[in-house]
Amino acid sequence: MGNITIRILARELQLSAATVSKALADSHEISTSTKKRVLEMAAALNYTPNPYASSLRRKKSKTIAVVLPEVADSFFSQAIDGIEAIAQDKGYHVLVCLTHERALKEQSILHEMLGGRADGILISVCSETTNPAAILELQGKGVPVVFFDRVCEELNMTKVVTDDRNSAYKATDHLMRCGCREIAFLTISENLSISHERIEGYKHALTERGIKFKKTDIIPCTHQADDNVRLLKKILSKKDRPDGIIASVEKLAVQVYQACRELDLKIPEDVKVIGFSNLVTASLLNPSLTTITQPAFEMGRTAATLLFKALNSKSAETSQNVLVIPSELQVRDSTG
Amino acid sequence: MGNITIRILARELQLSAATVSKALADSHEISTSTKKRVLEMAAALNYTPNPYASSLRRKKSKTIAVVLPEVADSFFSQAIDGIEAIAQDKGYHVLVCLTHERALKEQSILHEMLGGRADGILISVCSETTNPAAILELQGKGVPVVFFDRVCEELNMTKVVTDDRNSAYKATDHLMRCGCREIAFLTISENLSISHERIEGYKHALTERGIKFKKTDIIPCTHQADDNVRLLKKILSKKDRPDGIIASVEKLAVQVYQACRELDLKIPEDVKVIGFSNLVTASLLNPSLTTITQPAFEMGRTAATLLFKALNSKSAETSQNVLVIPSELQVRDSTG
DNA sequence: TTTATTTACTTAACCGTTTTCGTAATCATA
DNA sequence: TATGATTACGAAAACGGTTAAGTAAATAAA
Repeated sequence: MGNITIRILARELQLSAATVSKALADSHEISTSTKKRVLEMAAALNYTPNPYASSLRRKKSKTIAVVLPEVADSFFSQAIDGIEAIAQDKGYHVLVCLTHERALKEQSILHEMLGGRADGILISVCSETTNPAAILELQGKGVPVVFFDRVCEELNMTKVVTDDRNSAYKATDHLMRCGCREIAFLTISENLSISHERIEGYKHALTERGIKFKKTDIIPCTHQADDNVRLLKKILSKKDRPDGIIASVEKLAVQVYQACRELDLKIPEDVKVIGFSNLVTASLLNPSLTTITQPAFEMGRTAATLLFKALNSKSAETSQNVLVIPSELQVRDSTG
Repeated sequence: MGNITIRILARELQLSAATVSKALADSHEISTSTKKRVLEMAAALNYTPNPYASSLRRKKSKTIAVVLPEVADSFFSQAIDGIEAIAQDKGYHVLVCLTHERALKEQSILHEMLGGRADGILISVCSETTNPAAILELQGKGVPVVFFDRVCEELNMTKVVTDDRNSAYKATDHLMRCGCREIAFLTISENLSISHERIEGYKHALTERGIKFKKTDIIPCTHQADDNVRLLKKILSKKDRPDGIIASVEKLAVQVYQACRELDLKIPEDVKVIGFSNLVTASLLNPSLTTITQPAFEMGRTAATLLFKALNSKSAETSQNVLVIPSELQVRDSTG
């Protein structure tokens, strides 16, 4: 059975499609009595407008795309919840596009977006180097793009971030106050904005206390959990092993715990650990994990709000807006 | 600047739009030399087809919708990763629609889908009673629907579930082997398929050992974490408090830990805990949490695969397929 | 050589909504 | 009463890609 279209609805009502369309849009051109008739018939026939016909004609899709590495991560999943809350409120749909940390995949997703599939883009870039060309082109075509968390530093565009540098500073400072002198910094990528910022904060805290920064204390990790655990075990087995560890992303903190467990190292006695993390279980871990907790939900909400602001102002709004929402240091037992 | 369309591309190449369209689709009607010219020009002009024009004409959107309660939950986020992996492989997009456990929201999302926004639907129903009418109507209009995890029991449609009943049986049996005699079962909703199944398994294990099932041992919880913690503290403060707890969803297990911590109750000495959970941190909790671990990623993959199978077979495929992927009992310290 | 077939395109209709531009009819104004 | 506004609707042209049907030229078959 063919779906019921606006014309079928119109024929049933002895009206033109134009009138029905306007009635459904509550146009002032249509009499209240006709509007009522139309609404009733639409409900009776269970009419649902074809969104693609509408999108084609109006040149807007009522859809935003969220481009990010993965969803199975507390930060990202909470951010999506925040984004979706705003989008739903505005009557928009959310297309979730995962890059799996692959630059190539990110490229192709962004390129596709040129076709107008989404009216606006929220993006947290992948850990392989992101080519800004596609993003600039989108912006050029009038598709607003808002970054959240992992941004393109070289682009002057709207961004929602947390105070990464200061947070890392606070984390490092906290570890030093707890007596650490050899602090390893775990990272998943050297060319990620959040890595740069966090490493800067880390360096700053070190030098401020007269400890000189050693490049070898920055430990580049992978996206393979078992590889990381192996690497961490190797590092933690050396006799000049670190007495403090900063995990710059959630998964790495978990992997430090696993490595310590396998080596029978005691946290915080043997090594103190702090993680950038939004784990709801942080306080329930053994030992409870000291965290830099990011305002994930709020960052999602804010990024979405800024995107809708850009969508509503005609111009492709290159308003250089960097919004910083602070993270929180939550001291727990893993830093003794 | 207007976007470049297939007609602009055609004009540039001195061809008709039809030829360009066919060339891009690698049609046999077009000579290889022309195809090459078209591809080159398309790349040069950075042409991206308008997906909505295509969807309108072809009556398919290359999009699937995932309808679920939330994403900030290990099970759901891992399932989405599985779904997305398959969808990306098939060149499909994933629309994530959150019901926030509200039946009304679920209804309106499903109703919208009648317009053809998605070619197929994957759904894990919300904890308020789901009205199957909308789902049946979708199926009736030829939009395949596949359930995963939380299904509509009364509908004979394709479903991907885990062995909920047997898992709950194993969990209960395990607690009893550990000496528990008063086992509380925490649930978020009485009218959810997974609740029914899990409660059945729980009952079965009890009666098998000659312990009679008490309705008061089924504890209905809410979606408000603080309410639940308060309730749990009340229950755990009674002198005839349970000596074993089964948390039928992930969040509840975390809340049991919180309540015990606030009451200074020792797990597993004072109360043993087992949770249906996909937390990566389960083994790192204090104490490590015994879990029924669901194959979330695999369930997502499987559900998506079945959906695509239905999409490819013309008929609206009401193949009554119930696929059961077993969960795993992982014994850890919380059941001592 | 004539006819049939294949090749490589083009024309035009179509998908379902929206929107511009009319146009009758009604009402108010001078 | 003639003129201008207003109200309530309709006709038709978009939007951009796809596809059925058609066609001229080249090739094959009779």
